[in-house]
Amino acid sequence: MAGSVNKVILVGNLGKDPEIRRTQDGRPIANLSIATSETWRDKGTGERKEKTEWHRVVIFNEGLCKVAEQYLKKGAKVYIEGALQTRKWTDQSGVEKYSTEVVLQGFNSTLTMLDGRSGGGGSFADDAGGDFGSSGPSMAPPRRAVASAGGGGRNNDMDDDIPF
Amino acid sequence: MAGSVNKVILVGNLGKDPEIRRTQDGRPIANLSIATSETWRDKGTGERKEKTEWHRVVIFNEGLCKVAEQYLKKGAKVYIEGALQTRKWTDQSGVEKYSTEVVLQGFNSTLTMLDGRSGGGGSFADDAGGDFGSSGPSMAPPRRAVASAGGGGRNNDMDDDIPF
Amino acid sequence: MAGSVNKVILVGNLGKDPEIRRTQDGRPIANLSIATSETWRDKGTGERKEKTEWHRVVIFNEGLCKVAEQYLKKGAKVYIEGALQTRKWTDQSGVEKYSTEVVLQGFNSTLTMLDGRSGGGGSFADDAGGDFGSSGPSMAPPRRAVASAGGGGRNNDMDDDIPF
Amino acid sequence: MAGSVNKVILVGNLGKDPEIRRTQDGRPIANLSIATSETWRDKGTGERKEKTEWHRVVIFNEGLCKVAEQYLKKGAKVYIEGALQTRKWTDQSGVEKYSTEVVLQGFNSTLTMLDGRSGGGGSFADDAGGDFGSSGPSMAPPRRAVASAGGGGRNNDMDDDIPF
DNA sequence: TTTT
DNA sequence: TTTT
Repeated sequence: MAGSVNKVILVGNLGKDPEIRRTQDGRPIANLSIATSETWRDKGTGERKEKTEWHRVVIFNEGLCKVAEQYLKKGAKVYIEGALQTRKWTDQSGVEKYSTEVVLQGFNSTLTMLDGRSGGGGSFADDAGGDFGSSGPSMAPPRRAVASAGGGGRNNDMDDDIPF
Repeated sequence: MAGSVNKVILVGNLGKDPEIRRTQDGRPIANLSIATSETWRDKGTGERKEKTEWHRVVIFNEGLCKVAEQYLKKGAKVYIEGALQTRKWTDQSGVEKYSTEVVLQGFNSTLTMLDGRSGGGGSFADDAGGDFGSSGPSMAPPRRAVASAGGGGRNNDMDDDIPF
Repeated sequence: MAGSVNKVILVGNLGKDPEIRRTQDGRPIANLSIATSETWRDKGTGERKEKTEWHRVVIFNEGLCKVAEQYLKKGAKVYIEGALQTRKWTDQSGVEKYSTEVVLQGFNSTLTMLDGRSGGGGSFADDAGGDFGSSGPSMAPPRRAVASAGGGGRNNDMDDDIPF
Repeated sequence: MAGSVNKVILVGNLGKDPEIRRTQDGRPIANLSIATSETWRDKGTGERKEKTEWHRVVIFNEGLCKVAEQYLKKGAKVYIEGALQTRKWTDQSGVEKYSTEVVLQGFNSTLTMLDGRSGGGGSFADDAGGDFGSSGPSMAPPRRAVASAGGGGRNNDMDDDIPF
C-alpha cells in the first residue's frame, strides 16, 4: 500500500524494571510495561475518576535495548515512539490468542527518558547502528544526531538568540 | 498520574465498510478496520517484501460516527488520531480474551478523509458536541474549528499567499 | 482542502515563566518559550555537541491559560500538542516580518506537565469549556476526560489486570 | 537536555513543484511548500470559513530528496514528519530575518506520498544510508524497513487476514 | 531563557 | 506493575 503511517506515541511510567532477553543469535529484546492514565471528574457525581491503561512495549533495536537496560527502572517516566503490531500466538491449551504491542524497531522509533536522573539519559533514536558516530565497538549509547546530518551545505549559524 | 500521553496516529485504508451499531440508549458506535503496511527490500535476497498490519478502530463520538457512516467506504484512505485501549472480554466458550483497539472518544481524537471524493470530506475533530457551531439538531458533521476559537485579540491577517 | 493535518508535538523546558496577557474583551493569552535540544557526537572529532531550539508557544484557550498561569514556571518540563501558524506583522520601522508559532487553540491541543510537582498538575486537553465537568464558575483546571465521553453504551469493565 | 522532543506532523498538498538545489559539495537539498487548511462554520453567521497555512519544508537527506525530485509534483498530497527549526538570515538590505522551517534530516524524519499514483510511491523514512539495504550505488529510493530489523527471534507468522 |  |  502506498502511503501508510503506523505510529504510537506514549508518555508514561514503567510499571516494573525492563525485562531483557536474547534471541538464539544473540540479539537483545527488551520488554517494557508502561502505564498511562486519564483522570476526569464525573459529570454526575462530581467525583474524581482515574483509569490506567497498560501498554506492552517491545524493543528490538540493540542500541535502545542497552539504553533500557542501563538507564530505565520501575517508575521511570519515558517518551516512546513506535508502531502498533498484533501478534498471534497459541497458549499451552492450544487456544489462539492475539497480543498487540508497541514495537520499537528500525526507523522512526524513539525512546527518551523524561526524568533526568543519573546524568546518563538523553534522547535516543533507534539508529540501528547507523550513520552517526555512536556505532563501533564502544558501548556508548547511541545519540540522536539530527543536527549533524546534512550539516554541510547549510548556513547553520544558529546562535541561540530568540527571535521573539 | 500527572503527565501521561496515549496517542495513536494511523494513515491507512479501510479493509471494509464501517460497521455501525447502537448502544441500548441509542448512542452510535462505529468500528473501522484499517490497514497499514510497510515495504522494504530484503537485505539478503534483495527482494521486495511487504507486511500489512490491521488495526481495529472504535469510534464512540456521535459526530465522528456520522462522518464514518456517511463518507467512509471500503478502500477509503483516512488519517485517524486516537488512543490505545485494551479490553478484556469472554468468548462463547468462556475463554478470557484481550482486544486492543484504537479508540476515538473525547478530545484529541481526529478522523480525516484523505481521498477527497464526494465533496463531503474534510477534517473532523471529535468535539463531543462542543463549543463550535456544529452542534444542535442539525445533522451536519462537526467541523474542526481551530481558527475561530480565540480569534479575538489577534491579528489574523494571513492572506493565503505563500510567504516563501 | 479536504484532509489536512497540522500538528506539533514538543517535549521541552520553559526558558522563563509563562507570560499572560489579556485581549480587549478579556480573553487570556499565554506565551511560553520552550527549549528542545539535540545532542550528538561529532563524527570527526568525537566531541559532544548540543543544539538548542527555542519554540514560541501561544495558548488561546482559557482553561489552558489558567493551567499555564497557575502551574508552570521557568524550568518546568511540558508536553504540548498544537498547530503551526505563521503570522505576518510590521515592526516599528515598517519592515514586514513573519513569526511562526505553535498555537494551542481549539481541539487537538494539549498541555501536560511532566514534572509532577505541586500535586496540582495532570494532563489537560483544550476543551474550550466543553462537555466535561470542568466548566462553570469553578476555577478548577479542566481535566482531560477521555474515559467519560461515550462511557454509556460500553462494557468498560477494565480492571487493571495486565494481559501480558 | 535530557528528554526533549521536537516533532512536526503535516498532511497537506504541495503548492508548487519541489525545488531542488545542491550544496557546494554536491549534497541535494529539497524545499517543499505544503499547505494545510482548516475549515469551520462561523458561530455567529453560520457561514463556512477556511484558513490555509503554508509550511516551508526543507529536506536534507539525500534519499528523501530523490524521492521528492522524482515523485512529488505540485498538488501532491504528502505526510511528512520532521522537526521545527528557526534560522536567522540577513536579507539584501541588511535586515535580520528569521525563518522557521520543518526540517527532514537524520532520524525520525518521514516523507510519505498519500496519492498513490505512478506506482512509485510508498513510505520512506530518512535512513541516511543506514542499515537497510537501500544504500550503495543504486539510485533506488530508501525503503522503510521496520519489519526486517530484528526479525530474528520473533514469531512473525502474521498472515494478512483481518483478525476481527 | 531551559535542561543534561 | 507506574504515577498523582
